[in-house]
Parts: sequence; C-alpha cells; structure tokens
Amino acid sequence: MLTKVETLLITVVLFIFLTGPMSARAQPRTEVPSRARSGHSTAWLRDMSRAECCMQSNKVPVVQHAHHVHPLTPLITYSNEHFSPGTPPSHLSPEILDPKTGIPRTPHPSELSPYYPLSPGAVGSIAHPLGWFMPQQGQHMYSIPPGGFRHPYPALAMNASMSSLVSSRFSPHMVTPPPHGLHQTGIPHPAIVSPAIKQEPSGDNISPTMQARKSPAPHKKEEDKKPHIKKPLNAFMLYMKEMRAKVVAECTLKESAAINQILGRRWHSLSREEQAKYYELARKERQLHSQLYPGWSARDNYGKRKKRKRENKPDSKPEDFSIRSKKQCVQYLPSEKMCDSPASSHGSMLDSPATPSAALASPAAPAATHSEQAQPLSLTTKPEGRMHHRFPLPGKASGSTSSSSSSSSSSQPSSIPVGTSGSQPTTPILTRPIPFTSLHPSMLSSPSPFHQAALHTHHALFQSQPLSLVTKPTE
DNA sequence: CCCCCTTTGAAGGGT
DNA sequence: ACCCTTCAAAGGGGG
Repeated sequence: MLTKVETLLITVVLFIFLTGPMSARAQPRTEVPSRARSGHSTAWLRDMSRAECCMQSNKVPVVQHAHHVHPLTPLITYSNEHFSPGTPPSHLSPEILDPKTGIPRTPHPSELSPYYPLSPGAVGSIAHPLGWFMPQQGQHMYSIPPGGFRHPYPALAMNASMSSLVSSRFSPHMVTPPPHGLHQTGIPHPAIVSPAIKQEPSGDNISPTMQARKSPAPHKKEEDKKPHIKKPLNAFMLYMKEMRAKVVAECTLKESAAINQILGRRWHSLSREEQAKYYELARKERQLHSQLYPGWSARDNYGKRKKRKRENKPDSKPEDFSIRSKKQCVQYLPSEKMCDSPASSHGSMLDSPATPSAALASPAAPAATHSEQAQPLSLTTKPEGRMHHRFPLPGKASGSTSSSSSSSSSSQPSSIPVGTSGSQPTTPILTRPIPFTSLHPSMLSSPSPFHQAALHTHHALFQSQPLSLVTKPTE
C-alpha cells in the first residue's frame, strides 16, 4: 500500500520522467551490465568509472539531477538539422527564422557566426562566406552554451537569436540572462575574447569591442585594439561544445579533463556521418573565420597562452612522462582502454556500412576525416598513439582534403581506413550493434525535438557501447 | 592567481 | 614530406 507521500513521489517522478529533460530521460540503452572497468584507484578514475556508469545506466540522473540537467541540452544543442547533409538551402533554412518565434531574423553579420567577431572591414566583403550554411550553423553552433545554462558562457552568452529562441520557447527560469547584461545588440563574440591572455601585437583590424576581463595588463589599450581572435573550432571542439553539457549532466562530472576523455571516446564512437557533420561544420567555420580575418594566422595566438607543456616527446619513454610533476597525467581512463577505444572505434568504422558519400562528399568532412577518426590517438599525449599509422590529417590536407575526398569519394570514405584496416585488422572489437545510420538521416534532417531526442538517445546508446567493448581486453 | 589536465583537429614552423 | 608545437573549449585541481 502506498502512502500519500509515496504516491506523490511517484507522481512527481513520473512527471519528471515524462516531461523532464530528455537527456535525463530513460534512454533505451542497450545496457551493459558490467562495467568491468579495471580497478580505478584514484578519485579521478573513480569519477570516470562513475561517469561511464552514468552513461551506461538508466537510473542515472533522472531525478537526481533533474534540477541541474539542463532540459534544453538535447533540444538546443546542435540542432541536427545543421548537420543534415540534406540541409535545405539557406533561403529555406529554418534557422533564419527564429525557430520559435517564427520571426524572420535578419542574418546580421554578427550573427553569422556568433563565434567570430566581425571585422569591420571584413563584414562588408563577406558576401556570403557561407551563405548557404552559415546562418544556420553559425548561430546555433556557438550560441548554445553547452554548459549552458548552468554555467552561462560569458562570451557565448547568447546572441539575439539564441536568447529569443530560448526565452521564447523555454521556460524562463532556465534561461539565464546574459551574464554581463549585454544587450542583444552588444553581442559578445566568443572568438574575440580578450581575456587573461596577453595580447600579442598581431595585425588585425577588429573593432575594439571587448575589453579584457581580467588582464590588468597595462597594455589594455593595445588589447582593445587587437582583440584576441581565437582559432576556429575544429570538429572535435565543436563536438565537445555540444556534448559537454550532456556528459556533465549525465555524469555529474565537472572536471573537463575527465569529460574530455569521455568525449574523446564518444567521438570515436560516432559514425562517419556524424563526424562528417562536425568536420563539415568545422570546415565552414574555418572558412568563415578566414573570411572574417583574412590576415589572421593561428600563429598570432602563439604565446598568448602560457607555454604549454608538451613535454611528451614522442620519443620519450612512457616512463618518462613522470616528468610532469604537477598533476601527474592522471589517466582518467585506463590507458589500455584509451588505446583500445580508438582501435575499436576504428573497427566500428569499418563496420559502418553507411557510405555517407553525401555527407562526405563535402570537401571538408571527407574521407580524410575518416582517416582521422580512425586515427584517434593523439600523438601529443600518447606516445604509443604513434604506433597507429598516421593518416594524412585532413587539416593539412585542407586543400588536399577536398582533393582526396573528391578523388576517393567514389571509393568511399571507407577506403580511407583501408590502409590501416587493411594492413592491420586491429581486431574489429567494436562492432556497432545498432546500425546507427538507420535512424540517423531522418533525425538529422529533422529539427523536431523528437528527432533530436532520438539522436540524443542514439548518442547515449553509443556511449555505452563503446565503453562496454572497451572493457574487452583487446590486448 | 595562474597553469595543468584532457581530448582531437588545425595550422604553422622547422628539418 | 614529415615531425613537432601551439592553440582552440572547459572547469576543477593544484602549486
């Protein structure tokens, strides 16, 4: 017999369950009972395992984190339509209209990509840097703070579209007003952040909008003059931005290092199509960026950040990495897993039936992409990563990407891994149980929250799978 | 207060 | 052509 209280509780839980955040919603995950993670002794590792646990377990945060899981994340993170290969032409693009209000938004240049500040001069010159795509990606891409509403991004804040979108559509209490009380017109551009980083005399002509937040440096003036133009985000960064919130919510983890590891693995578990979308997005971002800041060079930002360690000489023996005294590179994840993950994902890639020729057809996403996906290991941090054959990076091949993609396009992206896979069967440990691609296309092209939810679910599925597989002692 | 950690990708410079 | 380094995000942790 249930007491009133119990009944009430159940009701509440049900309510939350039904109306609550999708991210927290029970997702039909193929449950992997045992997260036979090898012993994690450190707190970090514990967290990690917990994180994985979260990812694999349904009971997660539905209630527990209901308050802090942002219900919007699944909805407002990347709207998948942005990625959809079949994204309608810009003139049809829904994004131009405020999805919620339906009010046609004039794609103010500054909104093309909220991420980049507009260089006064550049703006005009930019007819349609990415006309066919930008209005969509740009906005949403960065407009939605992954950490979102819990930790409103200062710079990301929200641009006009975002705020209107969110505020109009979602309950107000979730929407934190622009932290700095910036007007919607005074959109802070994330890319132009001139934070603590000391400005380096880099030649760029950007309106002195943002003022250094922290740097008390005497050269503020200079800073103002030359705001720090950030690098365009790469595919993975974009992915992280989108997914971080989810992971944080699901796992209650906050340490970025740990989260990033998770994301890294998830990234590898993504299908080609999905990754391709991010690559595509990234490519366009770069395009836009280059158009906005023609003279900008990544090198301009060199030295703005306090020397980055990077002690890991590829040569340095694994043992050597003790060099780092500070916070000794804690392997949030078992090292072997880390290694496997990639390999496994690799395998999955191979398995992946889909020949997202369409998606990959784009110059950026291209096959090259693939190679990278298959080539997960970061050389920088993982010495042994090297062992994996290195595929030509798409980036370098930026030019080549297109070529490669185009050339190999016919041969399908799958060909990329070929080199690797072909030569090294790297035991396709990871076989994707669910033909992810099957549900994908529709979801991608559909802005419907449901689709997105589905996508989210899909993500969730994958999260768990790779992890489970990882546990396999692949060697 | 500042840097580190961690991830992948892009890009630039050096060899 | 290849290798190495730096930076992009992000937020807790540590010195």
